Amino acid sequence: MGRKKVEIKRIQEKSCRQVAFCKRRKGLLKKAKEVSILCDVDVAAVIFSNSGRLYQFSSTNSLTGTLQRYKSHVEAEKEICTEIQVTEHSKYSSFTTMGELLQTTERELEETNADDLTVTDLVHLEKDLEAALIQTRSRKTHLMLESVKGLHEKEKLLREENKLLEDNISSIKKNGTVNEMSMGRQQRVTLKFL
Amino acid sequence: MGRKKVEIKRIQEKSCRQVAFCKRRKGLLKKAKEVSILCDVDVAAVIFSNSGRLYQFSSTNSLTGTLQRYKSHVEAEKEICTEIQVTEHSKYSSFTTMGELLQTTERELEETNADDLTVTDLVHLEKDLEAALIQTRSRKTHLMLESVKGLHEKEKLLREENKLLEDNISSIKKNGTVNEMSMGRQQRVTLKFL
DNA sequence: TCGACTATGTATAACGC
DNA sequence: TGCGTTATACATAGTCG
Repeated sequence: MGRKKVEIKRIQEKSCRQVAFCKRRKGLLKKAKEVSILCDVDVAAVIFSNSGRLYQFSSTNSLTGTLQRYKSHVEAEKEICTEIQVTEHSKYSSFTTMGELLQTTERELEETNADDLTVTDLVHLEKDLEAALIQTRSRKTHLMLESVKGLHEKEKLLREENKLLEDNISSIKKNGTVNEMSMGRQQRVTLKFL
Repeated sequence: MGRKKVEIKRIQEKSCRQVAFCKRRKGLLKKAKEVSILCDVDVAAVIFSNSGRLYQFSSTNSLTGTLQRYKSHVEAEKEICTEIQVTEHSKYSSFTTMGELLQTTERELEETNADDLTVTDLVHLEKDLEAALIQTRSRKTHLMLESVKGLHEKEKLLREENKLLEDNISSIKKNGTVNEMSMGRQQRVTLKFL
């Protein structure tokens, strides 16, 4: 549907792929919405960009009736959301602990027969998981912010050192001699963060 | 896309609706597949006909486990429930932007007492908010990681430049002259990232 | 990188069996 | 009811700014 017929295979050029993704994603979600309205059916679509962003459409227009179906439907969807979140985060190699945490949780949930869990049990479990999640997330953000802060500091010092070295060279060019005082200062800066 | 422009609203004529569903369903799943291949992203789409049948597409790229699980869950559900449900449209199902969603949410939570929002409304609202939260969080992590990556790159270049400046000074000290070639190199590095 | 444009390929509404 | 055909609306690939 464009100037040229396109073969359906991965677009090699990254920028083209990105543009196509933007357009087609929009188109897909629009179509999903149209079908759901025109034909009065239940449609859900989720798309993950490989930069980790989530796009979705969902028409939940035919729930109700039996409470059971309603519940299981919502739970299924919730499950997806949770797992998606986990998968996204565990993509990044430096946060393997989070993946491990979730693996353990998943195992535990699988070992338990769903029927044996009462609502009360599940409420407790949910609370525990939420607490663990919040803690993990908080720690992650903290570490990342620390990292960024440290890197900014490093950058500042390196620029400072650079400036001094350049001044040094300038003065050498002008005077024809090495300015020892300036060198001394520059070396103190270097030692400070290495 | 046919002989006539169609307004996007429920098709009244049942047979027309059925035909449209058949065609558009096929089209939607095809498009979903195309996006996933062309743009190399993860896509999942599920459609329930209102006669209880399930149609779906899923590209199991890095979400294999999740989608597999989703599939089986939904299929199990399908077996149990073949009943058709009464239509009940969610106020919250089609927000185009998160801002819109949040504004509406705030307004409604402020001006209503709990009695005006049904459980169904709240479940939908919860779902939409969760999706927005996940997206925001994912974006945050992505941006932070990008930032860290950029800073590491900067650091590397600054160190490189520094090294060259130091070499330059060393050679000046040794030879008593400015090494022009070395200066040239150093300046190229500087330009590269400023 | 981003949006707007436009030529062109696709999807599909209506129709006919 | 479902499939094939056709005319038309729509989506979008390539392009320009």
